Amino acid sequence: MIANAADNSVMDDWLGRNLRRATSAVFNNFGEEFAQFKIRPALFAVLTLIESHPGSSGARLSELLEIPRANMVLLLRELEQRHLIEREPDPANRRAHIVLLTPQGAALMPKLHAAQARHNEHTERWMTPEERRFLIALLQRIWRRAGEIEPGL
Amino acid sequence: MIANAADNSVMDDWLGRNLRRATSAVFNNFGEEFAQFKIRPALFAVLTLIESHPGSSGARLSELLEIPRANMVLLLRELEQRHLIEREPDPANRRAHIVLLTPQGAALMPKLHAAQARHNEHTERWMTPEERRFLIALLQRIWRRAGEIEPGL
DNA sequence: TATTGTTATACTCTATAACTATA
DNA sequence: TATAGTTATAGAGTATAACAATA
Repeated sequence: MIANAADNSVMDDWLGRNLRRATSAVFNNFGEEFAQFKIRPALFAVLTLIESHPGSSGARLSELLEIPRANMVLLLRELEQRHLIEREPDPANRRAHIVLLTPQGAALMPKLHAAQARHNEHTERWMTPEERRFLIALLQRIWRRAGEIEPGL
Repeated sequence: MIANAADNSVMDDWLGRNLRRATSAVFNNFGEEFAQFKIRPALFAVLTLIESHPGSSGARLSELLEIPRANMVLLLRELEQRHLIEREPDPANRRAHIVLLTPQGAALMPKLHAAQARHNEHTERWMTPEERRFLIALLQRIWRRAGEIEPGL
């Protein structure tokens, strides 16, 4: 009865639970930092991708982000309605659109990158560069392994 | 144009994105391993909690799992309808219920723990014990820091 | 036949407000 | 006033099927 929420020591060793809670904590801080811009993680990823790959098609962007095309459509529509991106017909392929940042969108990017820097500072301040590299490397091994055939025993 | 999905090197350094993808990979494997039992991660956590804290109330379980009470209600209802748990009125507190595993639920637990062992083997086989400890410690620092007041600068 | 954009849909997780009965 | 269980609801993320226009 005196037990508190910290006595579930077994579950605190579960990798999946620790991953989920860490993800939630990081995304919550992202939300606080980006709330003033009404930009969610997925929107920031798409904007950053368009900034570094201007003129890509929606299908190409969905490949790069590794999300279904149908979901990219929703994100691009939202960004277009907010006048942060524009879609032009691609003269070389009349099925496709060319996606670009509007001047408004381009002007917003430096503010978003600054918010990201504050977000990183908040969530990573207590990590050494070595710890961060090690953490990222382990996380990448986890999700990259998942797409592979059964690893050799 | 020759670029593939692996050329988004900048985003591959984002902590939040790596956390989300690693979480997704681990939970996808969990889903494959537990599909035969139709048990999702949240259901497994609740069953494990009831096993280690038999007779707790729903409110107590939601505290231990750190999820809203309203969500615990849905999980307990599902488990009760599947005859894996039972809820009795608490004679000492007529607002509360006592939650227990049914014989069926208790009989299922060893199979679930075996599935968890296979799941862990699959997702952690390539990690050394030291790497795993370090990873868990870093993840816990991330979600524990999030609940704290602003750390001293 | 395959690709692009799109609509519709569905499922899960997470979170909050508000009600009731009990304390 | 506070707690336990509950209902209803809403938002976001994720995923698939299917269609029209185009290649």
